[in-house]
Amino acid sequence: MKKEIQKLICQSIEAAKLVTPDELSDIQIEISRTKNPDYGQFSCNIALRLSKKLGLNALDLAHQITDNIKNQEGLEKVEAVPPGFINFFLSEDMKAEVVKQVLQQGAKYGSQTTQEPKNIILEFVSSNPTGPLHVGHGRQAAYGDSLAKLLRKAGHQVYTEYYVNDSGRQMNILALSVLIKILNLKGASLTLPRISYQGSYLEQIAKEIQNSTEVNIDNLLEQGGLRDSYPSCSADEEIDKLIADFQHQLGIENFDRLTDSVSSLMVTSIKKDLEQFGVVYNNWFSEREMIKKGLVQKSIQQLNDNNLTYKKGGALWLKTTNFGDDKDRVVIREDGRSTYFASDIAYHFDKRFRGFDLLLDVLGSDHHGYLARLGAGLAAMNEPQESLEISLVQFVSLFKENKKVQMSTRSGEFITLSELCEEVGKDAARFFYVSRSHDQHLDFNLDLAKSKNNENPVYYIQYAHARIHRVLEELKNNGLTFDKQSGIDNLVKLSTQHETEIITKLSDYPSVIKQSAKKKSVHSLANYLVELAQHVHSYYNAHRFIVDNLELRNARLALITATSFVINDGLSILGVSAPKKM
RNA sequence: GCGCCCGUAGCUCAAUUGGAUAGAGCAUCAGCCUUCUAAGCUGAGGGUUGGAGGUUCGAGUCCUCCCGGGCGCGCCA
Repeated sequence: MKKEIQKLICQSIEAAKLVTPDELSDIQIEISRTKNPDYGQFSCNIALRLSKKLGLNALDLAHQITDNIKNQEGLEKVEAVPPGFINFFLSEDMKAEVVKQVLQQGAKYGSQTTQEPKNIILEFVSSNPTGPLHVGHGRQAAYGDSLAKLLRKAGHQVYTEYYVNDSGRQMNILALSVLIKILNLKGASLTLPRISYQGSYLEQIAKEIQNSTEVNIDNLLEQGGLRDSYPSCSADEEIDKLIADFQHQLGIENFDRLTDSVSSLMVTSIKKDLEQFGVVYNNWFSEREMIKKGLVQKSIQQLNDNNLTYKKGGALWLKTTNFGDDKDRVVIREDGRSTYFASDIAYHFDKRFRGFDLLLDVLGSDHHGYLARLGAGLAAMNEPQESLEISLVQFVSLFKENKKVQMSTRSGEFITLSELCEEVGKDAARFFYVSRSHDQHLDFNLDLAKSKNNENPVYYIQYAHARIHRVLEELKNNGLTFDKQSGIDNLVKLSTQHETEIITKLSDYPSVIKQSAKKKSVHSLANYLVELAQHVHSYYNAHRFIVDNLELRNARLALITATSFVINDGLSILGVSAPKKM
């Protein structure tokens, strides 16, 4: 419809000879939906935009344009109003057309076919497997998964991936923490070092691993002489010394096998939590395997070959400042180990190598410095910097009894995602997470979400869906059937204010998909669904659907059936179920 | 100090990227179940959009400066 109106305006401007054809093709004619029905359904601000350029009064200009718009099928009237808007009023049969479309297209209604479908790889959560996911990760999971679905609906190809950071010092610290717990289970009295991981999950892993035949721990106890601290060292030095001790005493291969086991148990558990949350990835990408394949080395070689590295202070630096970064970055440390950043370059280069044209990363807001750095890294690998896009998700603050809950992975004091799922349910949690703009801080009120009350908007939407299905059920119980064709044929009979509003709302769905995909703002869809549900409830209270008049009945049933399709589709993008009964 | 994000009703947040009268939910108040689910509906009150300038037909949205908050600024991950 928008396109047709655009065309009308275009033709009219041409007919009035206001501008030359060349100028006309440069002008972007924006058609927008109106908020207020007094202004019709669509409006155009072209007269306001052109008035200065043409030196004409905007309202006069608007009149000139409308004068040249002939009676057009589907339009009831076209109006020019101060200060210069042009408003379009759709005719009744045109309005009802959308209901027919929804019924015919079903789940495909609202799907976009973009002119340039992108082949996108979407990376999200990618939390280090050093502990269970907590409520902060939950937001990224909910946002990322919904974003993937939304972008697909908008016509893109989306491949989702979790980058498993299963290499490096953090994993060794985790292995050490678990090892100490295992030794505790076997009777040794060792305590966790100052900066090791904490939390009950360590004991669970310890229990699962303690009898593993792959890692022989018993002779460690027989050896004796185990120590768990270096009081005179800093906490950082201490833990590195302890890791070195145990690597020596256990044998490096044994220690690595332990790390492997711990890591894979952690990943399995994270995967399970996410599945429970309705989030399933196309792929899990292991950093360790990437390193084993030599991809990091290869990337560094490439950077060297491009003459973009230099040695300083024993380390190898990458000239990221050549590509807009604040400062150069280290890729190989003085001690010869490659940095996290080096892995990231290799990983993102690999994404390009696999053929994706847009690398979309969902990261916590504390990573905002990464765009410049990673983009520079890609550029240094001869890849376009613009192929990387980062969506930052702001923090979640958890509130319990009106007090902010402090959380820290290290101290082991956090509420996990799976605990949240158990307590408030997947649907409520997922909806709550995406109902706010991702670049806005989110206050998650646990008590509110926990208490099974009706304050959660997700119930409001689900209830609207369930009510519609209850009506259809009732129809059957009364021995009646819904005649879809008759409904479509009689859509013109839907002329109450409630019906007009709900129809208009349904017609917004495709552009909501398009816009929120473009802006990557999943919350717009969530808001839309609340508004749609609002209309359903008002309609439900104001009118009966199962009425004696057969034609009106079918028309109304057609409308609510179409509405339930859209609610169902929208909720599925958000990863929320649409129950038929509540 | 430098960089990024943000400040909207008592609280939590929207606002079709510059559009017309700034909207929802919760909370408060007043109504609505003999009829398809009251997890619902109808109505009321509640605002100098942190502040001050500027840009233009038009600003919550853009530019500058203040005030206030969050997060970054490692050979950590």
